[in-house]
Amino acid sequence: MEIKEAERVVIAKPVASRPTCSNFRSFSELLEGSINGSPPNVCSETTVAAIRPKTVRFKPMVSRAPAASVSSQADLSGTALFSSSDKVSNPDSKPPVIYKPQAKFVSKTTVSLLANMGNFDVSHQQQSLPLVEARVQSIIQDKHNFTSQITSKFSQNIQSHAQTDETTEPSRLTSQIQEEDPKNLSAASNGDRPSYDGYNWRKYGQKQVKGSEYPRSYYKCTHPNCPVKKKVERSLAGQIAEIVYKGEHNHSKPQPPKRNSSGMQGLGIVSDGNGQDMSTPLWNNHLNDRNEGSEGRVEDQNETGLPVHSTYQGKAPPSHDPVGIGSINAGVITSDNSCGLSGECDEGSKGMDGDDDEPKAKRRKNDNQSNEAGISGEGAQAQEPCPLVQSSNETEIVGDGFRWRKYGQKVVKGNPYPRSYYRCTGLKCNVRKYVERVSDDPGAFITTYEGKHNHEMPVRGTNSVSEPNSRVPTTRSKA
DNA sequence: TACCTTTGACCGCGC
DNA sequence: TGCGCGGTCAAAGGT
Repeated sequence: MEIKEAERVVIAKPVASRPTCSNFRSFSELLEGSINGSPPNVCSETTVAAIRPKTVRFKPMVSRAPAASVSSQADLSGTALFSSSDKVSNPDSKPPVIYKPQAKFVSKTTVSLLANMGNFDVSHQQQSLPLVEARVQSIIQDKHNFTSQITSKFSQNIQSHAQTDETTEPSRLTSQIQEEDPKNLSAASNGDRPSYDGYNWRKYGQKQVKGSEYPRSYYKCTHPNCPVKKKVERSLAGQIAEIVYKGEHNHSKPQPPKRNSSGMQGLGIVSDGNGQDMSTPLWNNHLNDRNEGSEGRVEDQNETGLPVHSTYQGKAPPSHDPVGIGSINAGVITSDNSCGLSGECDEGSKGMDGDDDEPKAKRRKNDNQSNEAGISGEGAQAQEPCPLVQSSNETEIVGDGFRWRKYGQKVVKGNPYPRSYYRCTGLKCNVRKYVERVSDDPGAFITTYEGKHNHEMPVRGTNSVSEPNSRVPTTRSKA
């Protein structure tokens, strides 16, 4: 059981420390073996990131790559990362940020799945990242075929876990974050990119922010008259380092076509960080969208497992959003969500896959519609206040390379499925995560990580595996 | 052909 | 008052 769970869960492995360049490298190195291309640039280019040739536009690939690489590097170097970590550590100063550890290691099965999905790569890279959510979900999209089977398995496993367990807060963030990632979401049919959050976003700018290693992308909600904006910082891998929402949606989430839901589910969304599968329609949908175009991104994000911090400024999380709303509205919320939810992931993934993926985003149109299902992600949000039920069964799982002990579960508002809470068994390690099922699909789980590991991944059993390669390079398919 | 992404440049705010 | 930075605009390019 444990192993299975681990595998399932693993998707994202939390990293003990923020990746500095050095860390990152190590990580990358680790990954290299497994991962094909994701991590290449990392540290060396950190400087590059800072420097952008203004006059000359690089071809998308190039320009992006640099940015991505840079950003990633930067991330590694630490500014962004630190900031994120700091945020986490210092909620006071900033809105609470949740970091999700990325799963570095995954069971073979998961790996295979993920590989299909493509997300995992990121996780690997992300090692450094403190918190990572597995947004595998997005990944799933791509992988329908493989994943469907696998996911089903995972999902089952996960479900068992998830059902048993449940957690609260972090999930919100994660869910939200996931939503944000456009990548994951895949573009909405509209052309707008739907993000996991269920809204469509249009990127209107990108900029290298001082002090941030990652390039910051600016998105606007495409809904007419909707003032909501979000800023997304992605790490090298394309993982979302931080997401900040501004404003409040004055509309309900656009509903994506559901067709995917089934399909998505079938895909068996990969778990968030944990590798849990997210089958939720939303995710799926998004994923689908992305799959076509930006799958890579999502995957990346997930894979990278970079910690994502999502913060809401104001009420960004529209009341509509089940997910974000509750927590988010309160003020600024930072969530670690991995790509899964937010479109960000997409972006993040961009970095990873690069470049290729992004363009694809456009393509998404076709597929995207399915997104809404993704809502599940939203559902993830609900974290409320169900009393946490401590599970007598403490279960250790290693899926993400770390050992986790289940300490409780509860049903979060907005989500009929119970959320399972885990603590890292590492000595003095405060990292926690919770896994919750997002949709009817047993395979659809969202894993949210909180905190940073203060230790290396203790175990890499069979479970641990991170093959970057696993990520399936999304082939761009033009329509 | 249309739409979207990218990115340099501009504007406004804060220090 | 000036400088720096963040955020936004909008043209160019690509798909």
